[in-house]
Amino acid sequence: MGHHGHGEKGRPSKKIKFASKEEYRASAAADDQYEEGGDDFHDGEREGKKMDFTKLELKPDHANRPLWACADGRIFLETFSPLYKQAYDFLIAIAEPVCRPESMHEYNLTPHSLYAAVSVGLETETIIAVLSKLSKTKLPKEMIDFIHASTANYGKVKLVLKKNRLLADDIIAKARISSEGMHGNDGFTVSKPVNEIEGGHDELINEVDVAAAAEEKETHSFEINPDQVENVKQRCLPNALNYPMMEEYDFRNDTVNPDLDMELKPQAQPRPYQEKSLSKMFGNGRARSGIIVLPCGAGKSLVGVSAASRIKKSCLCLATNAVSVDQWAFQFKLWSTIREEQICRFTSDSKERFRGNVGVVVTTYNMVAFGGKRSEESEKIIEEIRNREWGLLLMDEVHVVPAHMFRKVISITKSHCKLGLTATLVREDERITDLNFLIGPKLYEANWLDLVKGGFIANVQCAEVWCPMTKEFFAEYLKKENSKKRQALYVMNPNKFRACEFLIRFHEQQRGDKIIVFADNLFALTEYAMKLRKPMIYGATSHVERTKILDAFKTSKEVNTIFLSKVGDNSIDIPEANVIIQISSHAGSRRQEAQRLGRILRAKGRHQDRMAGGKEEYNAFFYSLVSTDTQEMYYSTKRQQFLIDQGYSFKVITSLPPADSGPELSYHRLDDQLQLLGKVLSAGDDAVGLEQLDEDADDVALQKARRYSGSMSAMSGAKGMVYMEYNSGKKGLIKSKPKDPTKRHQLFKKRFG
DNA sequence: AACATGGTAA
DNA sequence: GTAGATACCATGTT
Repeated sequence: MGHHGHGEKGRPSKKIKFASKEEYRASAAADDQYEEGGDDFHDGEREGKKMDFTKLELKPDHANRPLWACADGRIFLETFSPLYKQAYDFLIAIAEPVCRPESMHEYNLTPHSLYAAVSVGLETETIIAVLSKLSKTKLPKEMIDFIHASTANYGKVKLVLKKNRLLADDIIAKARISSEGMHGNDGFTVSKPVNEIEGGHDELINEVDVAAAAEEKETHSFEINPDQVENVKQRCLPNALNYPMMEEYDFRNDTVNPDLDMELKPQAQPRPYQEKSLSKMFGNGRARSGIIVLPCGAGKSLVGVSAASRIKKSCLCLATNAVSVDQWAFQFKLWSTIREEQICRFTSDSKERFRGNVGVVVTTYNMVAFGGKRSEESEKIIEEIRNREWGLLLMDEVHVVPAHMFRKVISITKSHCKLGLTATLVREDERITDLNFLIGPKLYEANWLDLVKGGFIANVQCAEVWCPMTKEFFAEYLKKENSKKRQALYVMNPNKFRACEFLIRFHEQQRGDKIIVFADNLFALTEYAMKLRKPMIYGATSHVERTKILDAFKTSKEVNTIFLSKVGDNSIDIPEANVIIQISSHAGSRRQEAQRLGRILRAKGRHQDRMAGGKEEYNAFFYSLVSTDTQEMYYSTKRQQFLIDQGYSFKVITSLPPADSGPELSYHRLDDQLQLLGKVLSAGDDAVGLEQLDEDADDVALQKARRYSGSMSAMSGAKGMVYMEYNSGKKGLIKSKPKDPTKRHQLFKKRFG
């Protein structure tokens, strides 16, 4: 078990990795030989050594139980257990999925995840009882305490919108305050009687107030300044006051706001997982605020329309761009019986007036948050949006909301219930957790592989194609300091081009597939597309041209491949392609990778017989072309992390194009390759222009260059490590981010130091 | 065409 | 080591 817990350079390693089921079982069996937990259970970690799992006390029938529960809040689930399905449904409700490969899932119990659990109606004792039943070992005391501490205060503070005024309402049922930790930080010193905090004051609710209210066992209502709601909610969250606010909308008893006459059409039949996510939202007859995570192509819009149809009040639907606005308006008309005049779009192009006293408005985050001067007509509509009391605020691509400008929409608009939808709840910054107080807890997250098994999304073969640099290109690559030129070189690597050309031919001719080629780099995009005589779309492509190309791609038998820049990531409605080839991408963006994969998940119906004969067949393909021994290797691994966390595995292909392919592919002759090299080099110069000048003499430039090469060598060290890890056959068991102990929640920190 | 904004970092 | 500045390509507004 070479990789079982040896941290590099004595760094504490808390990973558990098992290469196979057998190895994992062997380890479990080994654990069995030890007796008695003992007090020194966590000493290992405190002293910077690996976590010691050998002293967990196993229950006699542990083999029948699917869970491992660790004292630090992590939970491992064996997916081959007969109890997997029940255990999975339960875990997804109470814990955060970290990594879900084929045979073992890792989850993390966090204050937020437990908050989400109680907010969908699970009770503390139920959580502990079920966990305990499913666990192979006696539940660690730390975990039980943690669950108690995290769930105790839920529902004591309620946020309600009444007659356009926001009221915070603390309802104290049984006030059992764990005063420990409450007064731990002294961020607020002023103690104001609760009833004095009213609209207009911009003081935050503070911990003393809440605690006082709780101890008096009374119900207090006080108005909150709308500007401060965000802060108040944040203060109430588990990592601060630990009085998570409950936001539920009792829409059936809302007599103030008019009803909207809208039903789901009979042909709108939600699939089981869509039904399930809706049941999390409407579990107790009211509408809870929160987030639902479904992969692209799994039918997020039906979930959104269904939610609006149940609430039957005015609904404000926000999307990221105009294309998306059109799609949402279309989806509303497609799935529901809403009347034409009750739904309107509000974008720069179409300013449909809001008519009547109830309806659905679809617009963009930008329109609502826009701070500049508006046209007269816009001004009128936005006033209407600001002043109305919305039953539902439906937020598409909700992962964008934490951004500085976009989060304003939450306080600008007044809504009883907020539903966020996204496929990829990740950002490269840390602000994704802000959604917990901006909107609410994650109500449901689907497991991609389960949806694949159910036939709801395509079964994708993911592959990373390793293209060795040609001798000449690599020589130039090593010479260059400038990262832009280096990029130009490895993107334009002739071997990569040939691999791309080969794949396009193979899929067009052998399988009759529809192919999208993504290239972030505009230079590469144009070169590839021109050389291969394929249509391309990028930012500057006119609207008319775009529709023309997409139409041809959709209908014509002649046009089976299109080249797209980053525009394809968001604002293009892409037809039914089922193959993606990436030649260059945006650094380590996990979301871009996932989003691009999402473009082909919808592709079904072509190979419906794929399960025939018991052997599953791929009906979609996702290739990343990577020039070996360049920085691309590092970034591609990082990019893939999200998909790997979802359980996808990437196959490595090293021999493309096949050795026997010759002149039928481009750049067969060295002459052609050198000509391309010349083009790349001069184009690179054009692109960097001025920078090339100071590269020679200037002291500053030299310093810059030195610092740069220093960081590059650090990079190559990192690259080596990633490469090893990737290649050592533990696909899918790479843990995304080893949890930094300093970032652990205070409730755990207290116990682990 | 000019300006503001997002997300990511090569 | 990291926060801030900056660049890039995208979108949206007027």
